Formats: sequence, structure tokens, C-alpha cells
Amino acid sequence: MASVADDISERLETEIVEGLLPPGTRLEEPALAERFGVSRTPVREALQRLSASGLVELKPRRGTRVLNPSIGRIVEMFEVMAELEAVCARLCARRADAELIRTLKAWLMSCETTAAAQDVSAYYEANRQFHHTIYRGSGNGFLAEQAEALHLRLTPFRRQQLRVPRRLRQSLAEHTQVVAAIEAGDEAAAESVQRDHILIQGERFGDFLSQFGAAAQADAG
Amino acid sequence: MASVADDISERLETEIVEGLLPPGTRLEEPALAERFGVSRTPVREALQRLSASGLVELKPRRGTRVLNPSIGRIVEMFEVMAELEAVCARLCARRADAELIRTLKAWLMSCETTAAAQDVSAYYEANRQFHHTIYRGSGNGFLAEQAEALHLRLTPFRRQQLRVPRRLRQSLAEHTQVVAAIEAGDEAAAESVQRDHILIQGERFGDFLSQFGAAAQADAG
DNA sequence: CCTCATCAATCTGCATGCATAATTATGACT
DNA sequence: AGTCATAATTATGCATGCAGATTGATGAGG
Repeated sequence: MASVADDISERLETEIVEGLLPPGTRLEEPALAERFGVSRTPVREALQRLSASGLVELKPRRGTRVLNPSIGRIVEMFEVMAELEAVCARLCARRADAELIRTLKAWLMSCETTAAAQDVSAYYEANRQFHHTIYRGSGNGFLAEQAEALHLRLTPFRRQQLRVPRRLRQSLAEHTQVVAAIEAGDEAAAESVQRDHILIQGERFGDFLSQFGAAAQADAG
Repeated sequence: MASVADDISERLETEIVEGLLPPGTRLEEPALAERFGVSRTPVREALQRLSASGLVELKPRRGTRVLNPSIGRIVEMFEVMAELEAVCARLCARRADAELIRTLKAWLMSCETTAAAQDVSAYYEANRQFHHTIYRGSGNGFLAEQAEALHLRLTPFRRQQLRVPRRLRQSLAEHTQVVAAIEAGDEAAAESVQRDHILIQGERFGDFLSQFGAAAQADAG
């Protein structure tokens, strides 16, 4: 049922998100076409979609490469992510029902257990589901989609974040605070806690990259 | 320099935004190809981009048509627009310099004069520039791009809004308030005023519709 | 008269070919 | 030897062709 272009788009997307295709990697149509055993046409369509979702950069007549944003750009994206999540949390506090709060608490617990078990990939999934639940809990499907899309887009740069165990504990504490605020219907608190929760990741990213100095400044234009 | 696909994409975009291609219109590749005097290939690419920017809907094997979202969906989009604008206004109040405030006041005055002159299209442009200035004034280029993109995407549905003269006067008053708040550095006021300014356009049915959940799925397409 | 099944016309998705621009490799000149 | 200019190679953008799916049109049956 899924078209070839869709399939290629998905496979490339996961490879980019999982870090197999690092930022800056050039994606040449003939090579991809041969690799997937298809012609260039569906490959081109797949690249178009990835370009639209902001994962790759498609310069006219100059080829496609995995997006390699500057540090400043990434910080900007985390800022927007923080604001989107803050809005979701606020609307969630306003509109959430008992069912959603139960789901939220379930994922919170899942985050805690996977973190305790040092299961990194399971923690990532639980964390993603936790945030996803808040997006959906906003009661605004469009907002949820936008948040999900940006979350995905930022995944390649969030990957290194939670290697620091102390940050992970603090992150769990913030999750608990957000759930409490949402359950209490405290919109302002939910918004504020969630915004800072994400903003810290942006700052952490800056700290992380500053270790590498200007080398990471390799801008894709 | 601009590729054929880019050109077609832009032309279709303006036609959709300006209402020449109403929501629900089917876009057939052979017809467009003949109309623009090119082959189907660049037409397909153009449609892909429009699909990515959310102006058209591209169902596999079932063709492309101008996006015709349900009322509930439009309300959701306006709600997100309101939140994005609110964030821009808040950051603008925090970071704006004298130069930006001068520009903002200039566009505000342009809005007033074009409104007084009943020049609808000129007013639209002045209004767009006014909001655009706030986006840029946020100091976050990524945020500005997102806001601009959503603003464009909502244009077909905002077109009928300001036909009501009373709404137009109120809109101008709200603009004045936002500028005042930004100039005073009052982040909370700027955020609040701007959010309501946009929310009124979406008619504030967000809370109402969220209670019904899937009931808002009554899609006309 | 209306509903449903079958068939023709049309459109979409993918493959392939070609011209042009960009990238890389090579050689001449300072 | 280093730098610049030139040529070969490669990739991109668009045109064209074909198989399969979808749309609607036509005719049979209730």
C-alpha cells in the first residue's frame, strides 16, 4: 500500500534521526536509487518530503544533504520547542480529563523504571510517549502534530543529552512537577515548568557543543 | 535561476492564498502541465512542496486537492497561530530595540491609513508586514519562519474575516495596544493582547470543540 | 426509477533518456 | 611548488513512456 517514495522517505528519516546519517552527509540521488533498487524518481520525491519536514537541505542544482544547522539555529529550535511544549502543558492543564492523567502517570512511571534500569532506548521511548501524551492532551490535534514534528526534527540533536545521569534525575523530577500541575489544573505552573524543562535541554546542548569549540560551527548555510 | 518547479509552486501558492483556487479544488497534473507548458515532472514537485507547506492535500493514488479542513481543524490552527504570535510578541517586548519599534509603528500607521482608505489589498499587505515585524522582532529566526508559514497557510481562511468594518476597527485598536506593550517592555501584556487578537479570528471555539473531541472531524473533503 | 456491476477513459506512480550545471581532475603558467 | 584556467566526469532538472489504480459512465437487474 505504501508507495516506494513513502518507504524510502521513512527509511531515510529513521536513519537521520538515529544518527546513522550524520548532519552534513550528502545524499546523492543515483547512489540512493541504486541502494534501494529503484529509479531516481521516487528518491527525488522522498528527498523533497524530507526537505519539507526539515530534516535535509535541498539546494537547487547543488544537491541534498542532511541538515547541519548552526548552534544558534539549534538553540532557536529548542526555544520554539520549549514554547510549544509550554502551550501544550497549559492547555492540557485546562482540558485534561481523568483518563489522560492516568495515561500520563503511567508513562511517568515507565520513565522512572526504565531510567532506574539504565535502559536508554526504552527510556527514550517512554519519554517520547510522555511528551506525546501532553501534546494530545492539549485537545488541539494540529498543535499536537506540530509539536510531534518538531520533536522528531530535534531528535538528532537531543541524542547526546541525557547521557548525564544527574540531568536525567532532574528531568524526571520536572516530569513529576508537570503532572502535578496538570492534575491540579494549574495552567501557569504547567506552562512554566514545561518551558524550563525543555529550555534546559537547549542550554545543555550549547554546553555540550561548546566542548568541541568552533568545529561544530560548520554551518550548512 | 529559479527552477520551473519553484516557479509553479509559487504561482499555485498565490492562487490558493488569494482564493482563485478555492479549498477542495482538484489539481490534476496533466492539466497543470499543459497550462504551464511543462511536463508533469516539475508539476509533481511543486505539488509535493505545496503539500509540505500544508496548502494542498496529497492522497496516494487519489490525486491532489486544495486543502479543505473542517471548521474544527481551522479553529485549531488559529489557536496555534495565536500562541505563536503571543510568544513572538512576548519575546519582542523583551528584546525589541528602538529601530524595530520605529518599524512597527510605521506599519501600524500604514494599517490605519489603508484601512481608512478602504484599500483592502493594501491593508492586507500592511497587516502582514506588521505581524511579520513582530515575528522578526522575537529575535528567533526559526520562530519567525514558523509563524510566517502558518500565517500564509491560514490566509485563505482569514480572507473573509475582516469584511466586517467593526472587526477591522477593533483589530486596529489591538495593534495599537500590542505596540504599546512592546514599547513598554511589558511581556505579559504583549503576549496576552496578541493572543486574544488572533484568537478572536478563530472565534474562540477551541475550548468548546475540545469537549466534543472527534465530533469536530466533520470534514467537508 | 433507483441500485449495483462492469467497462472505458483518465490519472497517478515509477522508469528511462537527455541537456545543462556543478564538481573534480588535469595541466599550464607565474 | 603553488595558483589559476581548462577539460572530463558526475549529478541534477526536466521530458517522455508505460503499467496499474481510480474515476465516471454505461447498461443490467431489482
